[in-house]
Formats: sequence, structure tokens, C-alpha cells
Amino acid sequence: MSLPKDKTPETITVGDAPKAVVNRLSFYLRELQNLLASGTATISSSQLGKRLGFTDAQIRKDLAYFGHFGYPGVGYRCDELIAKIKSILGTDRFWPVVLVGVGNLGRALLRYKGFDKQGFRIVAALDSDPDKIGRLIEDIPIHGLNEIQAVVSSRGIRLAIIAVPANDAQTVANDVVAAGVVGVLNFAPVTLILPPHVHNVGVDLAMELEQLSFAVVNSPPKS
Amino acid sequence: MSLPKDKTPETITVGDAPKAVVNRLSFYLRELQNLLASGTATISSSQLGKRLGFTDAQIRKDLAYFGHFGYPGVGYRCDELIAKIKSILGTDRFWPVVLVGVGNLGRALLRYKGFDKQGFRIVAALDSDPDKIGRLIEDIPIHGLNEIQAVVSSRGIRLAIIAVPANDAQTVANDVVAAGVVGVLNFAPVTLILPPHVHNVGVDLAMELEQLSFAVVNSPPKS
DNA sequence: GCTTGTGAACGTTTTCACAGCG
DNA sequence: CGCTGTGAAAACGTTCACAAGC
Repeated sequence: MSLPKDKTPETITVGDAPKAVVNRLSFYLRELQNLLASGTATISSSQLGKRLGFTDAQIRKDLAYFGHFGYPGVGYRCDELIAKIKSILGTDRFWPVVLVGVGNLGRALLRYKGFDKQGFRIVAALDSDPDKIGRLIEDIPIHGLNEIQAVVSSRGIRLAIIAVPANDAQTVANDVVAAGVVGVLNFAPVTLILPPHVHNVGVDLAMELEQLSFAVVNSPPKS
Repeated sequence: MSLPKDKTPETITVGDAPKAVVNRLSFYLRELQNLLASGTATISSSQLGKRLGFTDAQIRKDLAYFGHFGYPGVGYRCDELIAKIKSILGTDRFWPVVLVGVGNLGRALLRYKGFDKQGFRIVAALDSDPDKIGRLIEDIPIHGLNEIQAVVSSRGIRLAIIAVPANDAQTVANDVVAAGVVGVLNFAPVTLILPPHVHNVGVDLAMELEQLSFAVVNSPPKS
């Protein structure tokens, strides 16, 4: 990395890592977990790269942002590297999450089994529909939107998933942020405007298909 | 762009556009549709940039990959630019889509209302569970996995959404590709290995939360 | 032997800054 | 005047290639 004219080398934090690197870290973690589950103890950057479609050099560079995790001549120990990456991503701890919006998508997310393994759990759900409030889905109680503040602060929640209609998303986002949430995963097809200290990840299902559509339309003619 | 030493200028296709550019195109489209719906007829690159968190120059450069769509002194006409971007993304046509896996997530996707507006519709669903086969969800019939070939070819389907458990995803992917699908939107938390002519977009819900977790953990201490 | 970690080279993407136009 | 479109410059990310280590 570029050299630190900065007087305090300690400020060269891991947070400076390019977004693309952090994103790939999640891919490495997922594959390493699969590898470990299938009995693989160590793996080289080139083997891992082949499985994921990255170059070996890129994997090594990415990991080198955060430390020296490999063994020359051997590769990386899966269990060790998993622990390191989890620690970098912050998923070595438990993250309680609040879900806002218990529609079709919200219900599916409540029942989704993949969060727990990575350290996340939806511990509370909110909705504006009086018919839903008070019900339980997968043992998770559904609260009214007005209880946001109480739910978030009593359970130490820092992350929210927003799965409400597009028209309500910005209002809901404002509310969860006011309640203390600092990270938002937004499934509504709108760009949220949030204060700078709040992190934002958007997933727009139609947009993902659009990217496929473009790729298909612009592919080598006959291939 | 760099100049074409290439003898055949027609080969300078739009397909060469960086992925990041194409991805932003989807953001532009979404915002323009919202703007038009709220009565805005024209918008400048800097106004659009402010709403989306991009710079004005970036928006102009991105659009310039594909043509001259703006009016100096005025900006861009929303309706016109929407049509242009749709044409570039290929969403000016109708895309029938097959869904594989009618679990929690699959059912939510079947009921999701946001696809139609962008040109996509799930026209058939497949599952391996005999109890589900033959049922209708949102007027969509659920077929057995063995009917992939028939469903895909009879309906001219080129895109598939995979929402099956991680262990089944690669097998299902192989099957839909064999049936003629050339674009896969994969919700299973695994990296699929697909032939080069098949395009692949993955959405891993836990991974999205991991990216948030990293951002939160590595934020300016007190902010 | 094989594999990591890394400076240096390379290529790509973003930003700058301004000429040209309505 | 405001805004686009675009070369040129700057920033950034990736790949190369090899010294060092097991």
C-alpha cells in the first residue's frame, strides 16, 4: 500500500481496505467453510482461486491487507483462515438484527436458515399491519412500528433489514436510524438517503435480473 | 474510449462496458423511473448524482459509453433516457423467467411484485417436492424438476432463478443450463461453476450482512 | 519441489477541467 | 449562463514475477 506519511502508523486500519477486497473476503469465507466441512484442512491460493474464479495473486494480495495468514509451501489452514476472516468481518460475534416489514419477502427472511451460521439472527420483527402485530413467526414476535426504539435499544441491535414497500422505505429507514441502528440492508427498490455514519447495503431483485439481461443480450452472438 | 485500431468499428459493442458502469445504469434507470413518476421531466447529471451518491462526471461518462443522450444547458429528458437505458439493458422486451425451488424464499419471489415493472415475469416454477408439484402459487403452476427441458424450451425461457438449498444448487444449475438457460440468478450460498456462455449473478443474504458488519466494526470510532 | 508475500508494472476506472453548445 | 461530452491526469485495483521460506 502507499506509504504512510501519516505520523501514526496505527491509524492504517483495516477499514481502508478496498470494498472489492472486503467483498471477496466473504467469498473466501464461504468457500473455506464448505471446504472445511468436506474435510479439507489446508488450501493454496491457486486452488481456492480456481474454485471461485479469482487469480491466486489476487487472493494473496487481498489477505495480505490484513496480515500474514499463509504458510509458504503449504497454503492456508482452513480453520485458521476462517477464524481470521470472521474476525476481520466482525462476524466472530453475534449480531442481533431487526426486520422491518413482514410481507412476502420479510416472512421468507424470518424463516431463512442461512443467517445463523454466519453470526446473524433476526431477533425481532416490526410491521405496521395491526393484523400481524402480536403474532409469532418462527418464534419471533411481531411488534408495531412504534416500538422500534424500545426493541432496538433493549436488545442492543445495530443492524436492520428493511423489507417494506418502496414508498415506506425512506420513512422506515429514518426511524430505525433514529432508534440507533447503524447498518441497513435494504430490499426496497429505492436509494435511501442516510446520515454518513450509517452504512447501507441495497439488494434490488429486479436489478439483479437486469444485469443478467444485459449480459445475455450482449453476449458473443452464437457462442 | 481508446481508439479502434480494429478494422471493424461495428465490433466496438456496448458489451465492452465495464461491469460497474452497467450496474450503475440500473441505478440510473430506477431513479429516473421514480423521478418521472413524480412529475420530473428533465434532470441534470449533477442533480441525479446527488440523489444517488455519484459524481456528475461519472454519470455523464457512463452514459457516454452508449451514446449522446443529453442536452447541453438542459440535462437529460427522463422519459427518453429511461427508454435508452432499457434498450441498453435489454429490458425493453419481456423476459420470461423460470424459478427453481419453491421454499420460503422461492414463494416470496413468486409473489414479488417488483419484477413485472422491469420486464421480468416468473412464468413457471419447479420443485422436487411431490407435495408441491401440481399446485398453483399466484397462478403459476409448479412442475417437477424433470420437466425443466419442456418448460424452458416451450416458453422460450433464457433466465432462471435458483432458490434451492445449497447442496442442490450446482445440480439444479447444471440441469437448467442443459435445458437452454443462459442466465442464472442464484440465491444459494455457493459459488456455481457454469460454462462460459452462461451468465451468473449471485445473491447471498448472509454475505450482504457480513459487508455491513465489516463496515460497522471498522467505522470511525465515535463518529 | 511448492507456495506465500510483495514491490513494481500494468491496466482500468474515476475525477478533473474545459471546449462547445443550446 | 448552465450543462453536456470528452481528452488528459490522477487514483485505484489487478497482475506479474520473483525473493524468501517450508
